[in-house]
Amino acid sequence: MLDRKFIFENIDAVKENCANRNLNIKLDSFVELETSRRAKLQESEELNQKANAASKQIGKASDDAERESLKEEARKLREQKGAAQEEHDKLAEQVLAIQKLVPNMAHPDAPIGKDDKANLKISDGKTPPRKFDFEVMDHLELGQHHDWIDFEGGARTTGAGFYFLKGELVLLDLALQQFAVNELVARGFTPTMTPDLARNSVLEGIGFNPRGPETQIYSIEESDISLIGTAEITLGGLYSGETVSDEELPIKLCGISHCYRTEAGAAGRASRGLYRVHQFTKIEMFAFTLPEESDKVHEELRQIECDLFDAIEVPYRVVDTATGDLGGPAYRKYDLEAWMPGRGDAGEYGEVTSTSNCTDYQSRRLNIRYKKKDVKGTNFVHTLNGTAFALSRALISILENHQNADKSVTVPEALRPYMGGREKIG
RNA sequence: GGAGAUGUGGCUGAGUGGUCGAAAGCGCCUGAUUGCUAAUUAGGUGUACGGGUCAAACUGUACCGCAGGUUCGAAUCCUGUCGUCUCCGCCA
Repeated sequence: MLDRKFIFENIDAVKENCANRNLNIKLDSFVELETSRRAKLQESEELNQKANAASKQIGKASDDAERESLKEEARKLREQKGAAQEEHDKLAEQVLAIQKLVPNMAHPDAPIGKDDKANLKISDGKTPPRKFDFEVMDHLELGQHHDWIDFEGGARTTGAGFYFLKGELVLLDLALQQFAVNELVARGFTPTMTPDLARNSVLEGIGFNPRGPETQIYSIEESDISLIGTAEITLGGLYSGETVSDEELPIKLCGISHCYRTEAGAAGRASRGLYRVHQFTKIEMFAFTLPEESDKVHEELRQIECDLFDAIEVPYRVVDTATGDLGGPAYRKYDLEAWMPGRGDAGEYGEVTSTSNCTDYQSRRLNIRYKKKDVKGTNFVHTLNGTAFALSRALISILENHQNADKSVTVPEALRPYMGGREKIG
């Protein structure tokens, strides 16, 4: 969330940002409520001060009569303080409710527009889309042909939208994971396997809402934990409440986890096969940085995503996400959209990765700070996340782009060392 | 899952309901001193949110895992919760 004081002092900029993001939030009442809250806080603190002073006298009182009268005075002051405090807390609650709704400010260079149509393409990958001299299959047809993907079995055992991965496709999946992890370790990331469940408070800190009709989150009954939708949740939670030294920054983690999403309300979206599923594996990048370094690290994450998809020879484009299409916590977001020749009528781009700079929006809620040596006080770190590979979609991009006329699939060279040197599957 | 113990500042570790934001030691910072690679010594050393100031000084409130409660007053008493440790059980 944004800083209360920042919103208060920059109300016009915040309003403009909400408008750019196509959000309607009642910010006028925020200013009123916050003004009264501050007044009440001061009132309550002053009364408390008087009460504290009176209480201190009681211990020093010389006789019982004096003690009793002091007690009475202190009791009255506490009562008044309690009343003021209660009013303050009510106001604070209302302020916080609005504060939580306010999205992060957007990067000044982020394209302004109300939805994804305003996203700005900024570059293409190294691999150009291929010209096929045979009729392409989509990943699901290929997968079913080779008995690599079994949605029927998934539905039978678990439910619609679940699947089994089998045979050589599993080997390809594992190769992708190992390749990505090795690349990230070489770039200074700490490989981190996280829990697949997290406390609801952590989900909320990252910006997910675990309950409610529109939630994307599976929650565990009679508990306050939920299945994670991304390792971003657990990796951010890992440092919640911590104050790190500036010398430790940047902290770069490579998360390996399963991701669970209900995909409520997603019916009807272009989502055949593995594109939109309830469970998938993801190799995730996460970074904690100094505020002045987050833009730089964001570019680095974007470059890594490009390098990975260049390495597996998949055509893609990079888009700078428009303000209206940014998630609440994101200050700026880049998506990689891979060319999926089997998608739609004649191939379509589909999102395969996403990297966001969330500045201090998440760290404020999670209370993750850094301290500079020899400087008084602490500040909030910046958090960033980016997908290395969401395995389900990475597999789609490989199957569809590297398919051959005989229905086999060529293994990208970069992955062969992780597949015993094998050049083809199927 | 059962039984018990425990949670204090960067660390170790005291703390009878009032004088405790908290002893002491270690660490760290600053100064002094001794010529020897360190010792001795004096002082300082938390965070957040306010007020104040050009900036400081100064000052208010809160914080002893977290959340409540009792009380004029809570690190100290009570309840809940989370974490840690030990023993038993079970188990990959």
